Amino acid sequence: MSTISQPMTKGERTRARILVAAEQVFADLGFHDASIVKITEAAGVGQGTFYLYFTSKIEIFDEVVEDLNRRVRHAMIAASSQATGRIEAERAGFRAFFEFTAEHPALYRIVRQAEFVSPGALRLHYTRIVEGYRDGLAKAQEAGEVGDIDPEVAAWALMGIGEIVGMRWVLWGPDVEPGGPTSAVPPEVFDQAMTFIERALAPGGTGTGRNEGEVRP
Amino acid sequence: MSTISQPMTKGERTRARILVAAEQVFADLGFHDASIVKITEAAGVGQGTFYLYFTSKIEIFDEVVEDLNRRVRHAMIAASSQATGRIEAERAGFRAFFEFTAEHPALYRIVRQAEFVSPGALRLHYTRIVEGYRDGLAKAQEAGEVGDIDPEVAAWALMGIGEIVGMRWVLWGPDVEPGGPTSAVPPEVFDQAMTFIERALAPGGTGTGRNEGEVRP
Amino acid sequence: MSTISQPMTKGERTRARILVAAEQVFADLGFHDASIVKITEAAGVGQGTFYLYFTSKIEIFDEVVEDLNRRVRHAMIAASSQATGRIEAERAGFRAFFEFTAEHPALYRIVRQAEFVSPGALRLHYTRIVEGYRDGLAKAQEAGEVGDIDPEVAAWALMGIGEIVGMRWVLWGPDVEPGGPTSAVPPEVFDQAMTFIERALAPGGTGTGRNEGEVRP
Amino acid sequence: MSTISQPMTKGERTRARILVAAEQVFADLGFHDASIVKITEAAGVGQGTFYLYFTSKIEIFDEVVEDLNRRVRHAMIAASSQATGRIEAERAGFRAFFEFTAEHPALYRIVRQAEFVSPGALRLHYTRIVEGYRDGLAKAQEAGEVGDIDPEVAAWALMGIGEIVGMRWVLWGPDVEPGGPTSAVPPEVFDQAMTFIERALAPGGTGTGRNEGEVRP
DNA sequence: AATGAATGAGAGTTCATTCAT
DNA sequence: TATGAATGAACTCTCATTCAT
Repeated sequence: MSTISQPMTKGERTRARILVAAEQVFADLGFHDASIVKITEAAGVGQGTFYLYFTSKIEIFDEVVEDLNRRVRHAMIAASSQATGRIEAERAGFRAFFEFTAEHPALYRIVRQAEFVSPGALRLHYTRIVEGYRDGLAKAQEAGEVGDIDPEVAAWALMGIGEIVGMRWVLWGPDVEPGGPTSAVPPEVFDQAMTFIERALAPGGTGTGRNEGEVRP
Repeated sequence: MSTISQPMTKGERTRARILVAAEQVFADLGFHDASIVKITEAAGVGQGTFYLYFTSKIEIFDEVVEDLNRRVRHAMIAASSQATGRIEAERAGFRAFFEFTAEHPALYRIVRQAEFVSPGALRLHYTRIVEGYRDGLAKAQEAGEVGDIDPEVAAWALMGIGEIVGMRWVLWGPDVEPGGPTSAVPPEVFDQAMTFIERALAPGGTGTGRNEGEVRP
Repeated sequence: MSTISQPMTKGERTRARILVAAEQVFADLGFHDASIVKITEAAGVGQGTFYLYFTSKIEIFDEVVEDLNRRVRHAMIAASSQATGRIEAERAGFRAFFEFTAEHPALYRIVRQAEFVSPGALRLHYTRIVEGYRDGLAKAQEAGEVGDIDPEVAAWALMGIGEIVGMRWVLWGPDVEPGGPTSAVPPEVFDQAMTFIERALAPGGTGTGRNEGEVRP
Repeated sequence: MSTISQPMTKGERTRARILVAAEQVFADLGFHDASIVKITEAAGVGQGTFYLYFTSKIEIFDEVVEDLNRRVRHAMIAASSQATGRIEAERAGFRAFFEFTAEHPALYRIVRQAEFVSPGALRLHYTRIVEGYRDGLAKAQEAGEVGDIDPEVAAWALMGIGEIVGMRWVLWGPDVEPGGPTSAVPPEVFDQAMTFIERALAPGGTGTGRNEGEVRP
């Protein structure tokens, strides 16, 4: 699990600086208003230097998306693996997701742009996270901890909940004021969202769930 | 309930043609790659004509978003109101949502762009739909048909599920191939998603769900 | 001298309204920022109506210039002809010039634009006024009231003085503040300008004037 | 007095080329008909290059006006300072003014546009030249070489004479034919104009001039 | 490895003019 | 006589990308 980090060469450091600057500029301005000039200025390098390390604006965008994706999954896995019990792991992973996005609002803002900029990057991003959910759910299901539901669909549902709640509470803040400051998901919202999810996944239901709720004397 | 539609004047017809063309072009190309030239060509009018009816590219974008929002909510309400029983109404509304987006993939593609293009339009879109969910859930809760959960959070969860499932199955099609043709949500996916939702909302659980899951004697 | 004015037809009234509106809009906005739409709106007529009476934007500009020129010359002649004595007539004419431009700052603003818009109109404007000066000076010279100087050159000098003093004090106001309100030429400035002119024109000098001033023991 | 001129960098040369081209194009076509495309074509550079050195069309216009103003004042001061005697200096300065405008008809054509394009530049241009006249007149007055007249008003009168005579004879040529070739002010016209001015400024008259003129016993 | 001057296609927008009504 | 919807050429300005240094 541990990676031995070699000392970076000068070139690698320059490249890394550009990548970090790009994430920031993309997050602040969006893909289209982020210009190469702004990115290179933020990175403190010359314009031409950009093309020494990246072949195009789209390429660096893809790389930023990939980098964010890697980091959010890492955070989720790390949080999950420290928890005891599957449900706890699930909660921890979800919380890590929100925390990550609260610290890196770029995630939402960048990802949502990707639809037209780089559909492939967008799909890869979602698919990778969903695969994590799906595999976890499938395992939990085998252990009887999750009810009878298609793990794929359930995993996408989780993804959707995570994304929209993040957008609503992290990006928009407590009030739906445009340009409001980003903040964390309030604890009571997090709890309610988890309740929603846990009820949906709770074992015991084998039918549609529609009638079940009512038949529980 | 029926509205008498006056015959359109020539100007109104031109305006409508531009609006329809814009929806199509925005959906195909995204906001930034959609140019006024492309929109007016698609509408079969001159460039200058555009500015007779809209003051800017962003204005027509807002109007397209608003128009789609009005139509999707109309479709959902219409479907809901024909159903018997609250749960049926809920299912019907959700199905209408997917059907609408299958026929108007523009909805997703356009709305997701709005984050940077017109944040106000984006929020209005989500908020309006969520308000519909929330009010319906609150009413159902009073009637004892929905469990003890914050209707606001639950409504956003529904919105997230609807959006991501729509994106995944309507826009991407059965396979996650970029550029694949849009299609409807497969029935089994729809059923699974509804099961997920209905379990989450089912009455009977008054706790967090967390403890319930653990109470497996 | 008196013209019997026929009652205007409806068309003539419309035309006149457009002309008045054009003078105002040209004066406020300049030739290029004055659009046909703005002129017709100010006149309270439709866009197309404009082309019923004028063939182009330049044509109406020429007509506005010609109209102003006619009116300023009329005012100058009227003032001159009421004065007793040539010098008094000259002063009265000059004063009328400043008064007209104080009331119609459009004169300056429009005329100075004409250089590129309609050189012919510009030359006609200056030439007509200068001819008036020149003929008056020539007559006064014959009467021994004006010194030995070429009336043509002197007339142009008068024109230049009138224009620049008008620009400086009428358009810019007492202080050289951009956008200051137009005002009349202050009496002391008018007196000084007239003194300048009257000394220049005073009879008695037959040489260059250069030495004369000094040789007057 | 001599300035060591550093060799220009490549960028400075490009900028200078654009500035020269702009002066020419503005002079030929006027501000509004001068497009960035025409300017950059005349300069032999790409369109985008323009915006590397100037932020807008109006900015380069201001710079052209300022540049011309600096050069004409320089020419006038240089000519004046080589003359012996105040009156000679005055004549030399005026002659330099006409010579400059004969060689750079752009001066008139550009300056007269500025009223609507850049009022600030226009005022600066006139004010700077007038200040030179005024200070010279005030000094000459103290030395008893100029009569009792407000130097400010007299300076503006000189400015007006210089401008209109320049326009009439330099821009329009000997005949008042539109589009005629520019030429120098004919010597006899120059002499007459100087006579006019020198009489106006000659010492000896302390009254208004009005009474003097009348005192012809 | 690094630079930044240079490019030109393409963007959104304006407006004098026409013409069917 | 009067209208105003429609046009499209032309405008100013931006920016991803190249390349000589």
